[in-house]
Amino acid sequence: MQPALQNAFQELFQHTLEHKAIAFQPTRPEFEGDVTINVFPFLKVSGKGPEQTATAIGEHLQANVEVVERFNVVKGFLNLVIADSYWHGFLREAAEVDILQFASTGDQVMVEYSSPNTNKPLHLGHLRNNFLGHSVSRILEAVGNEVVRVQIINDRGIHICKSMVAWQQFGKGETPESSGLKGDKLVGKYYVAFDKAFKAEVAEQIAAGMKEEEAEKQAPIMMAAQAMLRQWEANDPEVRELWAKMNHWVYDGFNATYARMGVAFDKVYYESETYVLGKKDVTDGLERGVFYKKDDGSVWVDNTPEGLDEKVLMRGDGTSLYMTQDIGTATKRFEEFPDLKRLIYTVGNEQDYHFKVLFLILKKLGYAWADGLYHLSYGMVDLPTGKMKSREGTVVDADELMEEVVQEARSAGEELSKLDDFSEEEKSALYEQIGLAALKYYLLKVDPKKRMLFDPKASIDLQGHTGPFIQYTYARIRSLLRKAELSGAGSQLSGEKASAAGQLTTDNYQLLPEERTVIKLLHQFPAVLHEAAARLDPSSLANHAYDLVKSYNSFYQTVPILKEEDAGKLNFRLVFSAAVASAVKKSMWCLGIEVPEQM
RNA sequence: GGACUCGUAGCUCAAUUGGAUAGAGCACCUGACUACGGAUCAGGAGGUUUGGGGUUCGACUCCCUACGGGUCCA
Repeated sequence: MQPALQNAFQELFQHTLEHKAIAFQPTRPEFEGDVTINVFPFLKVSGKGPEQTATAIGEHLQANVEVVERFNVVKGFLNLVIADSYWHGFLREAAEVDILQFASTGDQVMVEYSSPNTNKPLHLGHLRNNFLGHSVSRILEAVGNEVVRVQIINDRGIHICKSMVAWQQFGKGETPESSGLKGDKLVGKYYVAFDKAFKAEVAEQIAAGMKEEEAEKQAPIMMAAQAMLRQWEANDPEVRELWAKMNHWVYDGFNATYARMGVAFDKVYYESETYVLGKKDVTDGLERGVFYKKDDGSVWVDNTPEGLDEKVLMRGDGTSLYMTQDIGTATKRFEEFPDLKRLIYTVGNEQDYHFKVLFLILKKLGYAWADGLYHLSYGMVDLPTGKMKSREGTVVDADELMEEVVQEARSAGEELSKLDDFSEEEKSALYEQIGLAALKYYLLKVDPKKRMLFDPKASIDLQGHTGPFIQYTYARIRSLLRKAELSGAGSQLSGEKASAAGQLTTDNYQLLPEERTVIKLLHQFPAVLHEAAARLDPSSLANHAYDLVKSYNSFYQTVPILKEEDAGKLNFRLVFSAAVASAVKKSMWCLGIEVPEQM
């Protein structure tokens, strides 16, 4: 089609049309046609008015391109009608291959996501992060990349020392086993306990006449935490042992949460191992004059030529900062994975500036791979009451939220009671699938870059623009196909593929408008997936899947399938339905959402 | 003080990245042969795209400005 259009321009206007100048768009439903070309941009080339230009191109295409059946012109818009035979060919292909799986690019890509601190359990913000990172990984795989999933856990520093001190002072040896609490919840509990004790101490000192700032500095429990951090850095065996023990409680807790979320990692980095990295890069950069030293011995980079600020990379006493360790971690990763084409950081947009600076520094250090770095920046999740604030106790816990959505799916499912032939285990597994689909879809359907509002009621909704709505359509198609095989209506289906999809038995079937709408959306799917991969944006895929099932449901409601008596039509609709089902399944896979055979 | 970012129906989000009369869901109203699975479908109502200016054949989209949210760097 593109070359044909280029030919048309050559012959009609003696003009070589550039590839990127070509923009096909789907025809709006209120006009006749499948594909539309907007000719306004070409008026200078044609030297004619919009209607004449569009008509000339239309006539040329109709005469020279077989699948262009006819056309119409509305203002500057050329609407082309594509022949049924083209759609048959597409459907035939879709029945045979997975239209959402592409040949390997040979590229290896690393995706970092999650990356929590170990002093608190995972919350709603982590859910958006994890679902996003996981989905982007899947999308990149679907378009042919090899993906390495990693996270870096912030396991050291003052925050975990606070939990440790509080546990020593108030814990009485409590463990996850003794209390029945999840490890991450237990450690989080002592982090809160620390804060409470600290505030009490400060308040006491203020009451005794001390200034607030002074009181905070001298609070005994704070000093204990700082002392513990120094001991940790000095490798004190007892402190290290306690640290390792409590962190492992946390990891057990995190792993349970990840398992329910359905995410996983190929490699885990720990800051306790990476925080010393990066100093060599900084000293190298200093020697090469990329960085400079101030009188107090601190090392800086000057990014003012690039419109940014000056930034400290190492303190005067030689201790490093976040930036230093991020430089080191990046270089380490490219050493470990020398074939890596890209490294994608899934991190909230409050760190936009940090990553801008980090990438610039790595480029200044001369690393060729620095061009493959990307900050997948996403907006924060707000609550109806405003921002999540741990101090005000408004943080939505990830485990509790997942439990809630699954319970909601259960009560809705039991009310409908369509699952009489399910065992209790099967039901539980299904409610798990449905609840998580609701939650994941809710968080993924929004453009990741944008900040979003989390409405608890809407997130557990099972109707409308939701994950379960899509699952329902899938389950209904699968049910239809099972029934077709049982009744013998699908007897023309044979072979392995046939059980799921079947083969088209006819090529001269005239498409109904409802079918045409669906098949066009199906046809767009591969392009949408590539777009999603290029932009690292699952939301476009999520929205398109919704459009597809919505149009399919409309078809389903108005056009008979199993009741159809004409064998050719019946066959077409079954094959067609199967193709929709498998595309939906794959796109949901790309979002990390499972689809049930029955619900 | 400097930088970045967002503002679309009552609410939550879309809009093929500058293209046709700005579309969905929720909520609200009205309908659908007892239905191949109604967790569905068809329809109604709801908009000066925060205000103002500009760029052009064309602006929710780009530029300037005001107002209002949010974030970051010291």
